[in-house]
Amino acid sequence: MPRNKREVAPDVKRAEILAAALEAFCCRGYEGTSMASLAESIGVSQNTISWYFTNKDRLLIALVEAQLQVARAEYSRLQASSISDRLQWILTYIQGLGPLINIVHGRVPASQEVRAWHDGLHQRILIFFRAQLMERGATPAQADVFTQSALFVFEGIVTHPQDLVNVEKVMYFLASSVESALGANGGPSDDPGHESSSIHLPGT
Amino acid sequence: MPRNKREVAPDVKRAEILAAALEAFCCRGYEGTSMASLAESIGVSQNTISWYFTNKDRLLIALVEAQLQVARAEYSRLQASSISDRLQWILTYIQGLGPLINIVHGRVPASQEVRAWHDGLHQRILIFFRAQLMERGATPAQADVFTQSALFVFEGIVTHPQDLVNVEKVMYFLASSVESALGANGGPSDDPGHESSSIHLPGT
DNA sequence: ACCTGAACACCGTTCAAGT
DNA sequence: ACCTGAACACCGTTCAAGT
Repeated sequence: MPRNKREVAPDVKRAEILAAALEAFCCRGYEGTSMASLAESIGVSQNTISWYFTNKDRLLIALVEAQLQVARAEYSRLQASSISDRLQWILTYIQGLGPLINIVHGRVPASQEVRAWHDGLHQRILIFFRAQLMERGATPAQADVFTQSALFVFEGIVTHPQDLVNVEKVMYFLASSVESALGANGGPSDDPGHESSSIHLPGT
Repeated sequence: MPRNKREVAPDVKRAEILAAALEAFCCRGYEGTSMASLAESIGVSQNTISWYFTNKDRLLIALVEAQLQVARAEYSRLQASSISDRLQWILTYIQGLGPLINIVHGRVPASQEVRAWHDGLHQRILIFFRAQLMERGATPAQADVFTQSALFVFEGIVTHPQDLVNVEKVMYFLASSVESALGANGGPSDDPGHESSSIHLPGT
């Protein structure tokens, strides 16, 4: 009886590995779960995981990517919501993904593969937010500062889950600052050179 | 000729190890520097480091603690400066320590020893900032939100050094928000029993 | 108390071989 | 293409022994 014959479809096994890795990484951490124990928990050889994901860091990236795909689908349904509602959704969502994001951050200094992926994602989120804010009437300068501030705060939320009591206040502070600033604009400016933003900054 | 006789005073050797570890951790990262290579670079046995610092994580903690001591001495000379000047100092200082702080964050998920130390430090900084802000006339509620916001932003700065172009803007946004809010207070409140703060902090 | 050299258990990755 | 079992080089920590 050939033991190394495939009994399930490759993508099913791939999903199995991802599910087991998600569970393990979140419960026991990245360094806390060895490839050997992970393989054993699924019932495959250690090298099978290597075959599907090449190495541990790529397994991590694939894992987070899969989670992000689910999140994107959900977020796209909030197109019509207010900025604070969207911030609220992102807040809850980020908290759910917090442990995973933390693991990614933990690998950024050690693995340039993870770092490259993380930086790319970060950049994409930044551009996306910026575009959303400008659609809603923010000046370019406002959009820069607000997206950056929001991202920094999100980082803080993720890395310091113990401070969750303060999160709502900080978020409210941020959201109301942004919304009042946007309200004061009177409408989207079509004079990009004008310094109507209350924040005076060097040009981008 | 006895090779394991101590030639230099213990605290000198301790400092030697710390200096070599600082250099190595910053250049090659935490996981990138093995205890073996670190020991070799100093010219001692691998176990000598273990004897002084017990394990790698405690070595890291001792390292950061030493750097913090230097920073504290410098900061204490800024008592009379404005809030934005102090934020500016902290900004520059944090950027210098950035790589080290990143390493600490990277170890937080894996090592509960590092996590406990980090959380303690974080709490102390929070309480310290809060007190400083209230001395300058912030209400308890304001102090809570502002210190938390500032800490989140600092986290963001440290974890995303690639966004340094935007840092000054975000800092200015933060500092001016805080200062204008403080200016609007008219004076410090002397009613500590009032429940304007929803955060109950244990004393130091 | 301070330090060495050797051993230990473990890790992620790779290799040769099977189907 | 998919998968195994064994080997590989490395890691941080520990142990017995020296001074």
